[in-house]
Amino acid sequence: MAEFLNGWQRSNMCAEVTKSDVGQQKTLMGWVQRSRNMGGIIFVWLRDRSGMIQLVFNADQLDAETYAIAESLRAEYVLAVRGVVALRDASAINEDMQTGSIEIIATEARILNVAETPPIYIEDSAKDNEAVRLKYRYLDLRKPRLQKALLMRAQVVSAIRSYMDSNGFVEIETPMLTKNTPEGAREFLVPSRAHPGECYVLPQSPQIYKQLLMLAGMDKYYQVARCFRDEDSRADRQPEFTQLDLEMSFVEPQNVQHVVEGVFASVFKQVKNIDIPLPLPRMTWKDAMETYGSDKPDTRFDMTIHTVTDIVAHSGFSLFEKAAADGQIVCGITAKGAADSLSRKDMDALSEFVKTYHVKGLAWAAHNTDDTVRSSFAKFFVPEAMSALLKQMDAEKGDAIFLIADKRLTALTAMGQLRLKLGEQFGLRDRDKFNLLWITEFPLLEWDEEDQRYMAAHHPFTMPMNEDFALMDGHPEQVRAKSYDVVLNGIEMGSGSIRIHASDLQEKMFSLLGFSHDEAWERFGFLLEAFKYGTPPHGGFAFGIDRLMMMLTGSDSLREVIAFPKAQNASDLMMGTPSQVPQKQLDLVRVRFVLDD
RNA sequence: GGCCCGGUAGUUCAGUUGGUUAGAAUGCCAGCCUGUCACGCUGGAGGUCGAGGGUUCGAGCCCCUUCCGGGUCGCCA
Repeated sequence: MAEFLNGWQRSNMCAEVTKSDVGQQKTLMGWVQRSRNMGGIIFVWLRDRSGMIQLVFNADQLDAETYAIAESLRAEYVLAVRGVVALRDASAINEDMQTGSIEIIATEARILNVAETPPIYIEDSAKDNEAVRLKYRYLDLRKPRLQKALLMRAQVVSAIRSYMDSNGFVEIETPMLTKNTPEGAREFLVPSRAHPGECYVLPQSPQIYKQLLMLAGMDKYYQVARCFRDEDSRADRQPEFTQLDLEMSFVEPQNVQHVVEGVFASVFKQVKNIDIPLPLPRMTWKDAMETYGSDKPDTRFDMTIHTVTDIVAHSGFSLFEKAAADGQIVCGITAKGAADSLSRKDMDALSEFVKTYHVKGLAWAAHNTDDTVRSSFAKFFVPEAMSALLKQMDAEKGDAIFLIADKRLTALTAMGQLRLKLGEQFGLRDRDKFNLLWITEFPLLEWDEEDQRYMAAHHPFTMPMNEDFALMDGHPEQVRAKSYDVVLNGIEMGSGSIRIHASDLQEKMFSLLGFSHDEAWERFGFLLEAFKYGTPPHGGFAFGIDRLMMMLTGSDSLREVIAFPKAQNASDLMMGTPSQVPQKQLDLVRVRFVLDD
């Protein structure tokens, strides 16, 4: 049934045909979006990457054979058509169609291939199940929305490359077959045939290589790098993803930040024609946590967090008083004008919601516009404490307030999540607004309860802030790092830092993380040794291109901006990966699986 | 590893307290229709109710196990 081109040459993409082509002969090729047979005249929408155009097959003007071809067309048939561009009658113009004022009066047609009825609709508005979409990804990708996303992605990567190239950066590829790195994410393993019993790992980032490139004198490096992490997925996390990775020599944080800002501004200008005001705002990690309850604050709306521990310490409410006495905090937010619209049921739901984040509960009060007050805790409060609280939280008639008492970061984090949820609920998260900012001065280390040791908050190559050097021995948890994240609308776009370039300091860092001198040398001897041969001060950054695309396209999931994404459990539903491999292949790499049951 | 939501026609979904032959829309197939644009009209086909087990006279519905998809907590330097 399938035909060959036999000399037909496509003259245009479908949506490239315009009014100025009226009267011209065209040869178009594409897929049948839909056909409407009126009994004597048949309208067909032909679709390709550029868009759609209407074809007209008129029984009166065509030989029987050609008309029969038109009658036999079904959705997703691959069609080649020759015809003349014609203006539509004023009454027949389709305003919703880019090519809606013209059409192709078909003279010849050839079915290049037939298609079975597709299991999903090739329409942006289709609400197909994710599993069906992923299984038939090649059909899903025919949807204009996904095609646009991939085209925009190519544009973004192109804008990034051109910015980096013109600013003296050199694109260098680093290996995919590499070595495991300390801390960090679980890695995908690649058993070696030539080295039985040994594995490569796929990189979770080119971190060490790019630092070695600085050591090698490459000065400014970048790479559009594929990275792999064997961790559970989320809507904004895939097991493999792409980042812009960059590193620079002889720099302080502001030098790196300047470049990163330039890249973002260039991308937004070229792709969305949006001017991002530079420099981007800076916020310290401490401020972000205290004000927004997050190290990636969504600054598109206020509803900021108030710490009210002192005010409620003697409020009469024993739960708050006890928290204050135990060194915990009480913090809250005020939802302006939200009192009337939040029912008791809503409050209970919000209370359940915050418990997800490991706080015990949510105290709330709603001052309705009719002056009645509903509250989960007001009855325990002495009146003066209540008015002081409302004043501190800038709460007035019509507002609802929410309070959480718990350990400092736990309470702030839960409150931050509640803030986002309320922001979503009240439509404060404007999709057309792009708020980029820097978060700086992250803690260098975090105490890990489970392992009873310090973990690197960023990674173990991060330079401490000069003024905190002295704290490294006595109070490592108070040391701030020369690290910085870019945050966009509440999503972490990327992070970077100035790196440790001195061998002895790197060793000290490893020892703080609990590696013995011997362990550190055994695993990273090559790096510690390399640092001895004249390492320049250096630093860099990496940001996720997939997440940036998610924001640029206004998508809720990475699956909308990656051509062939994985499902939540990291499988590929189309190809059926991961999958078993023949025993012969396993034998070659000397691998045997030991499965439970 | 935990929690939440979901799985019924090709697709998206409804399905009451457990009760006759499991419905709708859309898609598909056939016929009619010469300006449609979500074309319309008439007719038709289409179901392992994710899978397995159990309770019951009787299960799409209740119970157990399990698989799959989504969201999320942990995790993700």
